[in-house]
Amino acid sequence: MAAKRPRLFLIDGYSNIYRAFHAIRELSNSRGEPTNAVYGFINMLRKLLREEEPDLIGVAFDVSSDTVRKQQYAEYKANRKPMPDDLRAQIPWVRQAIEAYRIPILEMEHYEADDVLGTLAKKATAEGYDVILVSADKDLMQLVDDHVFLMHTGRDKVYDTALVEEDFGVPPGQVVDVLAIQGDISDNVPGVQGIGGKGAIDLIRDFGSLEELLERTEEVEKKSYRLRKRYRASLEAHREDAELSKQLVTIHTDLDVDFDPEALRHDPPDQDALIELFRTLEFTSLLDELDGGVGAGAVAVDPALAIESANDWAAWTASLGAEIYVGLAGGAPAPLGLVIGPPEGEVRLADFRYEGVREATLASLRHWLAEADITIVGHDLKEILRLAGPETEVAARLDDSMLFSYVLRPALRGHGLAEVGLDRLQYKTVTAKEAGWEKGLAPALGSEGLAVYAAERIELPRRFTPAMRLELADGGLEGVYREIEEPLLPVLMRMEELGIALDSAFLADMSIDLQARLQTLEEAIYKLAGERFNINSPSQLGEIMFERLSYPVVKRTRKTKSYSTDAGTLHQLAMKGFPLAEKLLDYREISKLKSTYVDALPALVAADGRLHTRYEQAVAATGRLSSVNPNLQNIPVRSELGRSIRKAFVAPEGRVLLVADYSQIELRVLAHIAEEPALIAAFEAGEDIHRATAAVVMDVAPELVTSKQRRAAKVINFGIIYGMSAFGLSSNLGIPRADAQHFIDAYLDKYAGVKRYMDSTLEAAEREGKVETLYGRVRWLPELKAKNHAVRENAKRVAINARIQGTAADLLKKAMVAVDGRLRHEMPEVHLLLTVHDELVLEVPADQAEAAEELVSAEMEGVDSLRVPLVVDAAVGRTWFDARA
DNA sequence: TCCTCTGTGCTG
DNA sequence: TCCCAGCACAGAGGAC
Repeated sequence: MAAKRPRLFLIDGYSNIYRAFHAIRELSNSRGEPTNAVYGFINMLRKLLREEEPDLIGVAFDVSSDTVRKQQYAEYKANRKPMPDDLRAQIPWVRQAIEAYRIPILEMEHYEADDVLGTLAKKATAEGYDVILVSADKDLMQLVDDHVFLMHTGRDKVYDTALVEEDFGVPPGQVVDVLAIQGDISDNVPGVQGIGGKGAIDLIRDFGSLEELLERTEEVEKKSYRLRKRYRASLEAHREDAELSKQLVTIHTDLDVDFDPEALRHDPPDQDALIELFRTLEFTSLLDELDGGVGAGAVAVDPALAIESANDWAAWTASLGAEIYVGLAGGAPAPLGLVIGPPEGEVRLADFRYEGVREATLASLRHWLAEADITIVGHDLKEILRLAGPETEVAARLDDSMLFSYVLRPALRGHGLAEVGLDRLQYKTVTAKEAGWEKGLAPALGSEGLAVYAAERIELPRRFTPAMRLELADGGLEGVYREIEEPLLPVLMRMEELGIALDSAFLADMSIDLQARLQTLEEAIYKLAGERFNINSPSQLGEIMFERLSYPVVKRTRKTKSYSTDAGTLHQLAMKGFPLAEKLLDYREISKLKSTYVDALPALVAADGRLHTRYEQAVAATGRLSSVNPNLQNIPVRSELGRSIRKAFVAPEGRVLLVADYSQIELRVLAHIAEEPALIAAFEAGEDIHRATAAVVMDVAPELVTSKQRRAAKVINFGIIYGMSAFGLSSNLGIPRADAQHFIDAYLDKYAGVKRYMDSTLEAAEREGKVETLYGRVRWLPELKAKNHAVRENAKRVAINARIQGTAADLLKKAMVAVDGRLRHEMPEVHLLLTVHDELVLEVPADQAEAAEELVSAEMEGVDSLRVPLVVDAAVGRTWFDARA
C-alpha cells in the first residue's frame, strides 16, 4: 500500500458562514448581538481540527464583488440578495476567530474563493497532498478527483468521484457541463432556458460534454427524452448562453497563487485571543473548555464493562466514594441496566440481563440513596429514583445535571442529555438506534454501540457537572435548586408512579353518546354544505365555506394565509346567521372532547387501572411543571360537557379525592411584588378581586359593579399579568382601542404600585438581561435587545409575566414539598396524585378527609408569608368533578 | 410507513 | 401588531 499522503483542508469561508447562519436558528449574547453564524463556524472549525487533524489548512474568502466573472458578464450575481444585517455584523468575529485559531486566510483580488481553492487544490495534489475542500457548495464537485475530496460540513459527507456521480448524476469531469445547461438563478447564470437539472444530466450523460451536445443538437430529437422537441429548440436558441454559462461556472485552477506548505501550516490557537473573543460572544461552554479543565477536546468514552456476576458487583461498588455518577441504559418499559462510576476513572454497566445483577444493583442504589453523605450525580435522576422504587427513602444529595441546566438556562430548547451535550460540549450523542435498539429490541450484550451509549450517560455529566456547580453558585441559583427542584424530584416520581384511577367504563358510555351526536351533526353539516367532505380538515372546510358557499372571509391564518376556521371565526359567522357555522361549533367541541380525552385517556390506562402522567421538570421556561403522556393539566373544566369528563377521574372504594387550589395566586403575587396598597387591601379584606378592580378603575361603588364591568376588570387583571397591550385588550373585550387604552391608563393610575412594578421590572431586565422570581429563579432575556420591534415587545411581555408566573410556580413547588413531607410522616395513607399549576389533587382514605384537608390547606397557605394572605379553596369528592368548592 | 408542519383547542 | 405558559389532536405533504 502506498504511504499515506499528507492532507490539506481548504475551507470555503462564506459557504460555511452562510450555512451556519441558516442552520442555527437564533443565538445572541446579552447585548442582543446575533452570534449564531460565528458559533456555527467556530464549531465547524473545532470539529475539523479535532476529528481530522489536518496537516495543512486554510480558509478562503472572496475579496470584492469586482471579479473576473463580473467583468466577463455584468449580470453575474446581480440577482444576489444583499447579506442580511444580522449576518454581516458577524463577519469580523468570524475572521477574529480564524486568526485566533491561527489558521491562514487566503484571498486573491478579482478572483472568487472557488478559484483560489481550485488553484491550490491542483498545485497541492501535484506536490503529493490529498486535498479536502470544505464547503456546502455543490459547484465545487467539479474539482473532485482521485486526490481531491469535497467535505459537505452540514451533511457530514465526504465526496469522492464515485459519490459525486451517485449524488449529482455525472462524474466530476462533467459537472460543469451540467451546471452550464442548468444555470443558477441566484448567481444569474443563464443556462439553457427550458432545460432543468434533470434534463441537463440526461443530456450530458448521452453526449458527454456541452460542446458535443451543441454540435449534434439534431440528434436530441431522435433520443427518447420526454421533451426532446423542446430541448433541441432551447439548445439552438440559447447556444451562446450555454457557452457563457460554462465559462462562468468553471472554476479557475490557474491563478497566480503559490502553493506554499509553510504558509498553510497552522499553529496552536492563541488562547488569550480566544478567551477574549468567547467572552465577547458569551460562549461560556467554549470558555470552560479553554481552561484545560472539563470538556477539553473530544469526549473520550471508555467502553463500559458489563457485570457478569453479583460477586464482582459487590467488590466494584465497595470501591466507590461519596460521589457516585449513575445513568440509565435504555428506558421504558424496562431499563436494560444501570451505568455507574466514580467522578473519574472506570465506568461500568450493570447489565440486568445477567442473573442476579438487577437485584444486587438496586440494593446498592437504595443503600446509597438512603445515605445523607452520599451524592448521586446524573442526568434526569427522576428515572433513577423510579428504578429504586416509590418506597425508597431519599436522604442522599441529588445533583441532577438536567435540572442544573434547566435552572441555569431555562429557555433552552430542551435539557435532555443530547441537548445539553450539544449545548455545553458540542458533543453529539449516539442515537438509541445507533447503539443497537431496533424496533424495541435491546442491543446485544457487550456490543460496541451499547458500550458507547452507556458510557455517555456518565461521561457527559462528568464533563459538564463541575462547571454547572460553579455557575450555579456564581449565579445565586443554588437556593432554587436545593430548596425547590431537588426536594421535588422524589415527590414527582412518587406521584407519577401512583397515578390516578380512571373510570374507563364511564368514558366508554360517554364515547358512544358523543359518537351518536357527532353522526347527527355530520349529516346536518353535509346537507348544509351540499356535499360530503372531511369536517376535521381546516383546508377542506375553508374551501366549502368560503368558496363553495361564499361565506364572507373573516380572517386568514398566520403562516399560510389560508382561510381561518377557528372558533372565533365560526362564532362571528354564526351571529351573522350562517347556519353551517353553528353546527360546526357544536361538531368541533364534541369532536375535540372525544378524540383528545374520552377516547384517548382509556388507552393510556396501565395494568393497575390508573393513569400515570409524567411531570416534566425541565421544560417550561417560567419554572412551571408540565405534564405529558397524557397531559393531565388540560382536562376540560370551563364547559359543562367538557367538565363532565372529570367524573372519570375517581378515587377507589373507601377513598376520596381532595382538591386544593390557590385562590388568585398570580394576582396575589403581583400585589406582593408590586407592593400595591389597593390590591393588598382588597385581598386582606377578602373581597372579590375582579369586582374590587372594576369598582376602583371605573369609579363605582363595589355593590354597583355590573357583571359586564366585572368581566372587563377580570380581563384587565389577567392582561396585566401577561403584559398585555391596549391592542390585545381591545380585541379581547371587543371594544375600541381608545377605550381599552383608557381602561389601562385608569388601572395604572389607580394602581400606581403596579405601574412602578412594570417599569422597574423592565428597567432591570434591560440592564441585566434577565428577570428573577421572588425566590431567585432567573429567566434570561437577550431578546430585549433585539433589533426587531415585535421580538423586543414580546420579550417585554415575557419579562413582566415571567416574574409573576415563575413566583407562583415556585410557591406551588415549595408547597408540594412541604405537603408531601408532612403527609409522609403524619398521614402516610394520604398521597399527592396530581398538580395543575395552582392546584393539588390528593387521594385520601374517606375517614381522613377532614384532617387531610386541614393539613394540606395549612401547608399551602403557610408556604411563605407574603404581604397578602395566601388563600386555599379545598373540597372533597368521589370524583374530580365532585370535588369542587 | 414514518416524520414534520400547520391549524386548532384544551388547561392555568 | 392579536396577550403569558404549556400539550395533543387530525390533516397534509414530503422523505424513505
